[in-house]
Amino acid sequence: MSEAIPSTRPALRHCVALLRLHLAAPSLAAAKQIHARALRAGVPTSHPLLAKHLLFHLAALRAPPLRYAVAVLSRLLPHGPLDPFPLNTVLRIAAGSPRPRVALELHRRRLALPDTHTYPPLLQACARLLALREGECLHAEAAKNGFVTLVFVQNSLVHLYGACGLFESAHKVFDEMPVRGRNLVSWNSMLNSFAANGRPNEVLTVFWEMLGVDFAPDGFTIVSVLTACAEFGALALGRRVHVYVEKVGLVENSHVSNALIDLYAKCGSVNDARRIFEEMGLGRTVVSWTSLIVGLAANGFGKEALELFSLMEREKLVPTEITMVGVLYACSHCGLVDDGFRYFDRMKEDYGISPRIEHLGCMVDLLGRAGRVEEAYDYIITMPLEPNAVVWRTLLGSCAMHKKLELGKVAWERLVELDPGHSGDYVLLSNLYAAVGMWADVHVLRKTMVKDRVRKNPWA
DNA sequence: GTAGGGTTAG
Repeated sequence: MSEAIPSTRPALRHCVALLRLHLAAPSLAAAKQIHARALRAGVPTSHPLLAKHLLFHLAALRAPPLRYAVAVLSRLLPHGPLDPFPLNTVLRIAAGSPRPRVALELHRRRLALPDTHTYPPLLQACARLLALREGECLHAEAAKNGFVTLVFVQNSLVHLYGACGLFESAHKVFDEMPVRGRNLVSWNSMLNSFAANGRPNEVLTVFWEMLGVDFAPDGFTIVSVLTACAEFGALALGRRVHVYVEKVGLVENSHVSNALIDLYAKCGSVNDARRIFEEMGLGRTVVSWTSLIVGLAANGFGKEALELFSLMEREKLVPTEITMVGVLYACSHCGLVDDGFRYFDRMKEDYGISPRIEHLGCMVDLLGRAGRVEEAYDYIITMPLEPNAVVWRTLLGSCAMHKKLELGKVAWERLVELDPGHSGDYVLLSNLYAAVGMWADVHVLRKTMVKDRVRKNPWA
């Protein structure tokens, strides 16, 4: 009597085999086609084996379709308790998607019991959202469920805390891992947490520790170490790392090359930065161009930075908002006020980049540096974003440069409200007083600074 | 079946 209904089993097996076969070169079109074929053969999407392999295939795509994945998952829900595997796969897809919060929302519905693969994608979602509170709750929950001793969970935690700026919490997780339980990703996540939060000392300490327990660095390691060297201005150490990079063949790694461009540019070795850029050839990315543009502008080669930008446009590369910061920065350091405004307009018109506070800060610098300090002030009070301390500091700098006492006092008042006790601001204001010959005020200011510093830190 | 990277105004 089973003759009347053809068995769907061979079709299911065939489709699963096809999905697995295409994993070598996954494609959305192939997945949809195989899915449709299964449906035609009478295998429903809710079949757990089909759904599992379909989701796994979707997760392997470069940009997995989140809605499709959630739709497949929802077909499984009416059929009894959900297996953790398909849910974890969708969590992973959601975590890496433009909407990481979907992962947290799915988790909140408690559709399946968590297992060893549940927390890494959830923690990744928190890291991308900078959702520290939710990440801490998941940390506690993973601990309660007994998953916090897993290296994958621990590495995700180190990354999460580092991404949220809590490098000390990251280090606490790392420190409590058994030394033998750490792998290369653990070390790299720890190094990156320190590097990304401006702790070059700690990066180098952990790096030596890592070499001491015989872990060979890879590209990720090198990027963090080079970032630390750049921040330190540790050119000699950076060069040694560069030699290592060439020795072990990491020169092909664009992230490493970009970190080298940045290192050399920050250390003033513009020719080395240029050479790395040249050697990258077709491996150059927008970040490589941007790093060199910013590096050239910062070292007084504004004209060349702008030429490089033109070349970049001719190569049809799309600048990012950071590229445009570099371009505007180059204009202000060369006194090219009109060009700066033209680039500012083109940024919106040609590339759809709406100005961020950094761009507006460049415009203030552009006007102020050129001596048009009153215009710079008008720009600040009418610009579409709330001026921050850096903007007022920029204005104070141009006031000192061009002896504008009244506006300088205005900027100083804003700075006292927004960022009190910033020692560099005392220097700028006292430069201004000195420039206009108000030596008595220079001395008063010096005493105030010492008093403020003592109040801020009684041990200093 | 799981985790990690580079460029930003003073």
